[in-house]
Amino acid sequence: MSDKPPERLIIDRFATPIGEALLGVDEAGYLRAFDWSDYEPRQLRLMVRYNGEVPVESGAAPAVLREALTAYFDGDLQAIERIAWRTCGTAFQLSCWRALCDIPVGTTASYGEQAARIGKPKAVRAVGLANGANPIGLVVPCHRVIGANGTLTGYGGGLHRKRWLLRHEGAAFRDEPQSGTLDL
Amino acid sequence: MSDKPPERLIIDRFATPIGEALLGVDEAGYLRAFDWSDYEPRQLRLMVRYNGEVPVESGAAPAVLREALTAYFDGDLQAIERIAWRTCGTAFQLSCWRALCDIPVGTTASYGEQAARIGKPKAVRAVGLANGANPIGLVVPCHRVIGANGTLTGYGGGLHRKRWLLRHEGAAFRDEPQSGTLDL
DNA sequence: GCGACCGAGTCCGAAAACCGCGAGACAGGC
DNA sequence: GCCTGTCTCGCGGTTTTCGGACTCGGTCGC
Repeated sequence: MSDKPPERLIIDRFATPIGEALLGVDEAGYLRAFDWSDYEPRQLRLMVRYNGEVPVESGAAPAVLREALTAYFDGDLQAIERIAWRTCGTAFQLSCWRALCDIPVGTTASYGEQAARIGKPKAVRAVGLANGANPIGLVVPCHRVIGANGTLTGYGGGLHRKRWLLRHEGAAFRDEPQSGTLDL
Repeated sequence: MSDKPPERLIIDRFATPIGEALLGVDEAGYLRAFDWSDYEPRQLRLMVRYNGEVPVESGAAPAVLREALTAYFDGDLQAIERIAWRTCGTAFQLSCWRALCDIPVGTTASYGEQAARIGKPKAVRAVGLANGANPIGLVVPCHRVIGANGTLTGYGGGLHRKRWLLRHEGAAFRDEPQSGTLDL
């Protein structure tokens, strides 16, 4: 855990083309949590894990944050890179998450590439685990990591969102005929 | 042993959603014993231990006492706090039992917290022992003490009753999948 | 009284289980 | 052959589970 947990958290909600998102913002205006609201229980768990038992209240996120998100969904893909985020995590997790932010918009990386990038070429599954534990979805773009064979593999927010985001960013990937079953 | 034992005891029976209870009341109307009647032999032992070899006769408990119990089981959770009780015990036991009454309805405490509260932070197991010797179950709420990890650990009246009571009071605890075996 | 023994516990370290993977081996279908 | 899908195993950080050790009053026997 580097970085101290915040004193309190403000929760805001934000509508996107792929469902409502929950934003967690600290008193300094840093984004501390981002998740899709159909996974609210999980996000609450993660928030507790990474921010401690801080008081949580609902309120409005900073305008600059909401504007950046709006811009991103409107097609200004770089916009989310301007969002200031901060979180706690193990050294390994933080290195994974930082590496995620180095994947340029419109491109993808494999779990193996990401592992190599943080200097642990064989820690592939561990990378997948850390990505799944990413508390700041979208802004820390774990959706840009796909399998070595180009398939989507997994995404905590549901594969349909991963697919949508990558298409929105214009990235190439192998689009399996999505089976009729729901992906959760 | 503080508090003098009574001259004689009246035994009454009281039906609850989780089985019949035995009430022991002294000549002044104080509740001296509360236990579940499937543990009648134990309660008789405890009554002798804490009240001496007093004459015991069956009879009716004061209406106000029965009403308070009825109210509690009907959802007026504070009702049992109005019940006047009294018992003998070692100084350590009495301090334990008094501490129990400080745990608010709807919440729990761990054995360690209870031990700290009576000024002997390391006497955890002794606290468990004293709680188990509590002659006035329910009213002296030993069911509100659970393990440090949130599990129920033990209860003289059977874990299923502890579980029921805590749920009835709306308290949070870790509900293990209760094994198929009976808990005694 | 004194001492051995016993818990309705708790902490801590070790071990195992868990995974949002990837590479290699194999079996089919063309 | 070549390309695919399936299976098996090794990988490493994290989380959970498990068991042992430690504790400290009360109880019981002397």
